[in-house]
Amino acid sequence: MAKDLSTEEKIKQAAKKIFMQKGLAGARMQDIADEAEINKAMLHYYFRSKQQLFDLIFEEKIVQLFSTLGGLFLDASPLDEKIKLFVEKQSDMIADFPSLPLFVLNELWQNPTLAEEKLKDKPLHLIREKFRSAYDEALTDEAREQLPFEQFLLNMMSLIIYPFMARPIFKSMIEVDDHQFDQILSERKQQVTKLLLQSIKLDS
Amino acid sequence: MAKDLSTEEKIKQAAKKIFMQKGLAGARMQDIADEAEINKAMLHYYFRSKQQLFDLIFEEKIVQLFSTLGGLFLDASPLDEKIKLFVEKQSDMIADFPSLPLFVLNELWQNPTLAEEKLKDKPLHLIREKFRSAYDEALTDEAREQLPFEQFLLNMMSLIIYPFMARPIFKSMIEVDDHQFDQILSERKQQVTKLLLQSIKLDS
DNA sequence: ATTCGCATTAACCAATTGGTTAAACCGTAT
DNA sequence: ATACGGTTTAACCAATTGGTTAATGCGAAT
Repeated sequence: MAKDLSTEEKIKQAAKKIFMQKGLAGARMQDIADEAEINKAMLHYYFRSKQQLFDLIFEEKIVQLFSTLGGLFLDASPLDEKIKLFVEKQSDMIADFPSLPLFVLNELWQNPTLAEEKLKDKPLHLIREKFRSAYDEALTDEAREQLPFEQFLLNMMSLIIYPFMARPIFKSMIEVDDHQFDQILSERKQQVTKLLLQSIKLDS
Repeated sequence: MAKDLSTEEKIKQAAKKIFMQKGLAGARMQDIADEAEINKAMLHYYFRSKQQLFDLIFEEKIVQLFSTLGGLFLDASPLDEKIKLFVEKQSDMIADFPSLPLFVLNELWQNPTLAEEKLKDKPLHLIREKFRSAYDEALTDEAREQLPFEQFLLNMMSLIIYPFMARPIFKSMIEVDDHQFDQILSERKQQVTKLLLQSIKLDS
C-alpha cells in the first residue's frame, strides 16, 4: 500500500484485497488494517463494523461482476457479434480479478437470501430479456427448441467463468504451470466463442 | 443426527456437513459438536485438532470429486460412450453434493500448495493420459488441431460443474425457483453431452 | 494564541473460540 | 465387589477477535 490515497480509500482497497482472498469469515480486521497500514480503530471509525465494510465491498463486486452484461445488449448489433464481445469482455474482466467469482459465489451460498436482496434492484432481468429476444430472433424455431435460451446462458457463463475458478485443479490435472495455463486461458476466448456459435448453428 | 452410529462416525458426518457448509474458517467446533449431538471435548478426543479433522474430511472429499473419472476410462468403450457416461455420472454425483466443488475450490485457493500435495499421489495423470489417448485416437488430425484436448477437458468440466455452483446467481438471472432450476439441471445432461460430441464432430 | 472539529492512536474490553483437564461414567474381566 | 479401560462430561483456560474509549494530534477558522 503506502500510496497517497485518503484513509477511507486505503481501507477500501485493503478490504477488497483481504476479503476477496479470505472471505468474510476468514478475514481479520487486523489483516485489513495492516494491509492499509493504518490503526485498526480507523476501520471502525470509517465503517462501523466488519459486516458493514464487507457489505459495501460485496455490493461493489457483485455490480462489477454483472457490469459486462450491461452495455452489451442494448445496441442493435447481430447476435453473433454480441456473443463474441461478451466472451471477450467477460474473460478479460475475470482475468483481472480471478478470485471474484469464487468470492461472490461463496458468500451467496453462505447466505442464500443475499442473492435476491443484492440483485433485485439491478436491471438484470431487463438485460436478460434484451438478450433473450436477440437470441429468439436470431435462431430458427428448430434451433431454439433444440437449445433453449436458459441452457445456452448456462453454457456461456460456465465456459467462460469456471476455468478461472478451477485453476488449482486444472493445473494438477493437465500438469502445467501458471504461465502455460494463462496461455491456454487466453486461447480459450476464441475457442469458447466458436463453440457457442456452433451450438446455435451460427458459425462464421 | 440422533442415529445409532459410533461417536467417531457421528463426528465425521457432522464435520462433513458443517465444513462443507461454512468452510474451514467459518466452521465452529461447537457447531460440529451440536450437529453430532455430543460434547465438544469429544471432537478433540477422537481427532486431535480442528485442522486434523478438517484435513481428514477434505482428503476424503477430494478423492470423491475425482472418483468418477477413475473407473470410466479403463475399459475399451468408444469415446462418445465414455463422454456420455462421464457427463451423467459426474452430474449425478454433484447433484447429490452440490456444495462439494465450491468447498474444494475454496480451500484450494486458500492454500495453493495444498492442490499438489493432495493430488500428487492420486493416479490422476494416469487417467488423464488414458483419456487423452482415447481422445486422440477418435479424432481426425484436423479436428484435434481445431480443439486441443486441454480445451475439450476444460469445456467438459465447466459445462458440468459450474451450473451447480452458480445456482444462486442463475436463479436470480433467469428467475426460477429451486424446483424449476433442478429441472433445467437434469435436462442439461443430454444437452451437455450433445454439445460436447458436436464440438468434436461425433454427433450420434 | 486559542479554540474547534475531524483524524489518529494506544490501551482496553467483552465475547468467542480452539483446546485442556480432572473427574465421573460404565461395561467387563477378575 | 472391585479394579480396570476406554468413553463422556462440565468446567476451565489462554489466545484471538471485533469493537470501544479516552486521550492526543493537528490544521483551519476565530
